[in-house]
Amino acid sequence: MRVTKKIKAEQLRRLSIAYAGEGTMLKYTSPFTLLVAVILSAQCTDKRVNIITDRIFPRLDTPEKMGALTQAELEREIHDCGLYKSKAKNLLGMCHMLSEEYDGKVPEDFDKLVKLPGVGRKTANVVRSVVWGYPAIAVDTHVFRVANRLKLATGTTPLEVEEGLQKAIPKKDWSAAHHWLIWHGRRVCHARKPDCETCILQDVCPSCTVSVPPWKG
DNA sequence: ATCCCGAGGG
DNA sequence: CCCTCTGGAT
Repeated sequence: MRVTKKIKAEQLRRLSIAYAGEGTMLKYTSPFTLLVAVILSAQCTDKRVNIITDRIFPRLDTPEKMGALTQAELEREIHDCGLYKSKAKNLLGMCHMLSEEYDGKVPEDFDKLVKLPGVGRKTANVVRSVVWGYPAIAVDTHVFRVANRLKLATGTTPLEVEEGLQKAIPKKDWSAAHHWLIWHGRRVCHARKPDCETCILQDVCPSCTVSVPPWKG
C-alpha cells in the first residue's frame, strides 16, 4: 500500500488516541536523576531501573555525590540493570564533567549534552524533551522499528528516521509522538512477532501481516 | 531463545 | 561499518 500524507495523519491520529497520556515510567526528581535513569535504562526495563534508582537516589542524587564513588562501588550499585561496567564508567565520567565544567548542573544545550560520556542523541533528546519541554523525537529501538514498519518515516539509521519523523509530524506533537511509537512498539508492534491481530492500524499499515487485512479484502 | 526507551570503540 | 557490553523478564 502507498502511505500518503493522509494515511500518515490517520496513523498518528489513532496512536494519539490509543496512547494518550502515556509518558516515561522512569522515576526522577531532577534533570540529573532523569539523565542517570535514562542511561541506566539501556537494555533494561523501566521497572528494574526504578528499583535501582529508588535505592540509590536518596544517597546519590547529585554529580558530586555520585562522582565521589569509585568505579567498583558504582558498579555494585547499578549491577542489576546490565551493561554495568560501561554504564558505571560513563556515569562517573559524566558526573566529573558536570562538576568540573557545568557547576554540577545538567546543560540544556544539545551539543553539550551529547559530549557527556554515555549520553548519545537518543538520551539527549529524551532529557531535553521530558525535563524542559523542547520538541524532540528520541529514536530508540521501538521508534526506529515502528516508524519503518508504518513507513511513517523510513531510514537505515536513527538520525535518518528522526529527520523523517520531524517532517511527518507537526512540531507540537514531536515529544508526544515519541511516546506513542514507543508504547505501540512495546505493547503491539513487537520486534520479532508483531501482534497484528490486535493492532488498531491494520488498514493503514503497509507491513500488516494479518492474512486478509481489511485493505486487501 | 529473545528482547529490553544505546553508546563507545575498533 | 560491525562488535561489545550485561542482567533480568518472558
